[in-house]
Amino acid sequence: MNTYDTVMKLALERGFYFPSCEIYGDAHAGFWEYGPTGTNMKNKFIELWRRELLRRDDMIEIDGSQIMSKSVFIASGHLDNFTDPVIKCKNCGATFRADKYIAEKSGKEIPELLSGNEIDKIVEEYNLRCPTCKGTFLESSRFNMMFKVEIGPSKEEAYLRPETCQSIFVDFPRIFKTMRGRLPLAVAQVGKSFRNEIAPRQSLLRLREFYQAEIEVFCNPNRLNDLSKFEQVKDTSLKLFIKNSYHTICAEDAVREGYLPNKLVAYYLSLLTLFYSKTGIIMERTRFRQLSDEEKAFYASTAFDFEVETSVGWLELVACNYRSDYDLKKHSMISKQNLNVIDPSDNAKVLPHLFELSMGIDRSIYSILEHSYYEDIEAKRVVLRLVPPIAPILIGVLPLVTKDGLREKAQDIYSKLKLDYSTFYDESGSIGRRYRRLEEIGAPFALTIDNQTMKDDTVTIRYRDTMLQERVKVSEVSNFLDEIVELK
RNA sequence: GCGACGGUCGUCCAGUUUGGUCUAGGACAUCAGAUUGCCAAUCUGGUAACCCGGGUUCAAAUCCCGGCCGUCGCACCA
Repeated sequence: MNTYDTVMKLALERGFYFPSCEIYGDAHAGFWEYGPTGTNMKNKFIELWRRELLRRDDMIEIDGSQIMSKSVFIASGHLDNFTDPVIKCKNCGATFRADKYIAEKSGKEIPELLSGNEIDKIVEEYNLRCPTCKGTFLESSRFNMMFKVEIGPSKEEAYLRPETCQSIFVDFPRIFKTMRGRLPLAVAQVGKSFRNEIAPRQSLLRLREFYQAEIEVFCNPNRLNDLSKFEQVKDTSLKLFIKNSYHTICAEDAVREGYLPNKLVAYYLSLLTLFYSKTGIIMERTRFRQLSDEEKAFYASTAFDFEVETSVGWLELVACNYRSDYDLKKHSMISKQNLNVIDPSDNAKVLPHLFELSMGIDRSIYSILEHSYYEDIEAKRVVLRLVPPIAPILIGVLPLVTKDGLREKAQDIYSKLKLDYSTFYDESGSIGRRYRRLEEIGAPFALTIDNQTMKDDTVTIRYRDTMLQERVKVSEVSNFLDEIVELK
């Protein structure tokens, strides 16, 4: 069994994630639920993201609508660029990208945006047939990757957002004013996005409904190297993968050598590196890959993907795009609003440019699980070596036995700890079995109440990875956890 | 979306070829009790599944059709 299947199995068995609507036969692919364990872990991942990125960098966070009006996506370009013209064979049902297929067969240069009529005309003119069965094609249609929704009784057209960042863009003028913003200003959002993938696959890796954590940095394009806080991260080691070769280089040198375009980009790639190194991702198995012109999104001028190596190949976790003024310019044009702001440092009016860190949370969760998975052959155990801030359960509270008052003592300790920490109480089965269960969901610590506890009010704390134990006073447990976990 | 293969307790597997003692069996996990008391011990008992919908048949887990899901390949991946 490969690692992907192993992690999948563990996820199903231990409540990390599982298919949505699974008791019904008409459940669709590409929709997954986080179970209790996975939800805890996801929440903690997001909390760490807030701590290491938002709070560290004084970013501000918003929470926007998932349904947005049609105009937003006219402006964003998604209605045009997100729609593929398709032709379907009348006979065998095979479907093709119309523009690509026509270009290939007719040898004609096909303009990007052909109307359905024009496509049908060309199909007829060249007498194009299905390559597999020689059948004729039905009238062309358009497949849009956005989910359309109808608003109110008049069924006004609107869409589920295909990326969370659009609300950051359209909210920008109000946010900038009310929060007394100054460039560069980073605005973040975490939430669901929706894409009607043709073939969703591999559980959390390619979903139709998924979590993004996006950061949009509004900046003055003339001052991308004027960033005093860059000093704090200039020594961060970045692993860049550019045109098929690796460059492991500190942030400062990466800018000096021209691998990265400016300090602002280098700064945020550094923050991202520092964040992921605290999630338990094995950083040696990550890289920033520069995208070629063909791969870049339609809005990006410079693009790096933060990728992580897993058993299913290199996975894109974060898209780091320099979107220039593409978004604000289009939104300004379509909405007829003035989105310029004044940069007090040179008193000039500027339409901010954008640099974004668009993070896939679900893929990150999967990658962390896979990088944390460990089979201890010698001790015959499966361990998720999750770092404490990410672990769904931080500590298990286990009475060694349930008699002689140990159960009551354990429950007393549990009832106090559970208010401040993700705590799990378990008295069923042998102590060894309970340790194993906790290890499988990545709990870093187990606290055991034994007979000595009744005499001197100490408990043992067992370390998941080493299986070593240490005696701690009950009154010191909170301090112990705070210190080791660095939550506070 | 196309093609190939597949879908049985939480998990893994037996049963499907050749329809009928299958009222669906086992292992692990889980729950309850007993016992032990620091690393998946033992014993007893329990819960728990034929993906969904049609059809053929006296009889369907088994055969047929459709759907859904999964894996792989192609295409797609803003």
